[in-house]
Parts: sequence; C-alpha cells; structure tokens
Amino acid sequence: MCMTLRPRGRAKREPTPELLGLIAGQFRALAEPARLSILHALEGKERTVTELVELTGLGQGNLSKHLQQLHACGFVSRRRDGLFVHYALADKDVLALCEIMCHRLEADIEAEQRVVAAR
Amino acid sequence: MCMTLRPRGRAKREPTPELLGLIAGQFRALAEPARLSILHALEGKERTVTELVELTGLGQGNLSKHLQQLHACGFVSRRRDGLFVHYALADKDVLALCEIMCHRLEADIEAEQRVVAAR
DNA sequence: AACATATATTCGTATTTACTACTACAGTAA
DNA sequence: TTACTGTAGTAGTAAATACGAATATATGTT
Repeated sequence: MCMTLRPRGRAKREPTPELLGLIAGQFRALAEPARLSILHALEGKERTVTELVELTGLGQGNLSKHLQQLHACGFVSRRRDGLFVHYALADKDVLALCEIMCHRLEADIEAEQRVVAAR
Repeated sequence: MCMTLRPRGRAKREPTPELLGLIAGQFRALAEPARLSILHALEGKERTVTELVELTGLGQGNLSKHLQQLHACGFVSRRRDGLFVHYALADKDVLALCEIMCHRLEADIEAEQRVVAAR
C-alpha cells in the first residue's frame, strides 16, 4: 500500500502534508487549458515566446506568466538566444500524463455512447 | 506529433478547446491536497465517508464535496450499503499519475541536493 | 408514525488565480 | 548614448473554489 503518494524508495510512511501540497502543485500546473495549449504547441520542437503567442492566441504577458509556472514545476526548459527565449518540453512526463488523461476521457465517452446506444 | 493532447486513435488534428478543458478538469481534480489525501486513504481498500472523515481530518460536508468531484471525474466509485456509502479507487490511473509526479519531485530534490553538495 | 444516523447540499466568506493593461527589464543595433 | 524589440513583472479586477456552519435528504430502527 501507499506506493504512489510518497517518493519512491522511501520508508513506508504517510505522505506528509508538504508532499501532498507538492504533488497537488504539479497537477495544478497542468490544470489549465491555457497551459495545456502551450505544452501542446511545444510538442516536437522548441518555441520562442513570440511564436507561442501566435500559436496559442494568449496575450504576451499572460503567456509569460504561464511559462514561469510551467518552468517552476519543471515541465518546460528555457534557453536564451540573444533577444529570444526558447522554451521546450523538459521531459516526457507531460506526454505520459496527458496520454493517461486522454485515455480516461476516451473510456468515459465510449461508456456514454454505449448507454445512449442501449436505449 | 500531437500524440498526447487528443484521444487515442483519433484523426490527427488540433485538440479542441473543449478537449483541453476536459483534460484540465481531470488534472484539477487531483490538484488539491485534500483530494489527494482522500485518494491515499482509499489505497488498498474501500472506505465509508465516516472512515474518510477520521482518516483525513476533513469536515464531513467538505469531504463529501470532494468525493463528488472525484466521482464526477471517475477517479472513485461509489457503493451504497444501507446507511453507508463506500468509496473506492475506480482504477489504477490515480496511482500511475501520482507515481509520475512523485518521480518528478524526487528528481528535483536530488538535483537540489547535488547543488548543495557541490558547494 | 417518530427518531437516529450517514451522507449530501446550500449559504456565506476568504483565498486563489487567470486575465488585461501597463510598466520594467534585457539584449541588439544605430 | 538612444532607440527598438522580446520577454518578464506589477496592479487591479472578476471568476473560481475550498472551507465551516447550517440544513436537507436518505436509510434504518423502534
């Protein structure tokens, strides 16, 4: 039991409120359509802030703040190149997480369709 | 590209704002320490609301609302047994999701420790 | 029926937060 | 230096939400 809500390899004990807060913070960083839109725009290649403004339709200041949040949680990396700052997906975790969520949603939709079809 | 922000097996197209909202909603359901605490209490066995009140320390009304949210997102299942309602983890997704997050946090902590150790 | 217990819901409030508009900072070029 | 561009930060505001307290509903018991 308790394999998930504590760091791996640690002693078997209750997750502290601090740890729960950290995990919740990671989820909260992804709990916003605007930030998911940013992450989607970063799939495959890195992008400058200007590019992301165009791709996402978000305002520049707003977008920048979302990027700070994603960077603070380690979901995106930053690379300065002269006047431009290039952002990129930091790892594959975002992809894995979203894939699980999409899988769940797909299952829900299919279940609903079965209910509808059964009438 | 775009393997993650749309349901599997669908045509290759941009994720709609609706889909992004649904995914964000799934993440938001997990973006709260109180709800993670509930999910942790449900690891291994189902629990009644009364049991969850004791295990989590949350108020009964507050807890019930959190349970409704988790149930609406499909993370927990409900089973009525007379006067009691038993809640349980609906699937293994929560465990997988939290494991990824814990893994990330652990990596961050280790990275910080390396920085500290290098001084 | 009345009563008791378990769970759900409503109300009011304080906190959080996403957004826009504006301003500040960083880097480049003249 | 000044001017210009890209990015980051600040202030104010409206919407979302987590919480406690109180109330309502559901089920079982007498």
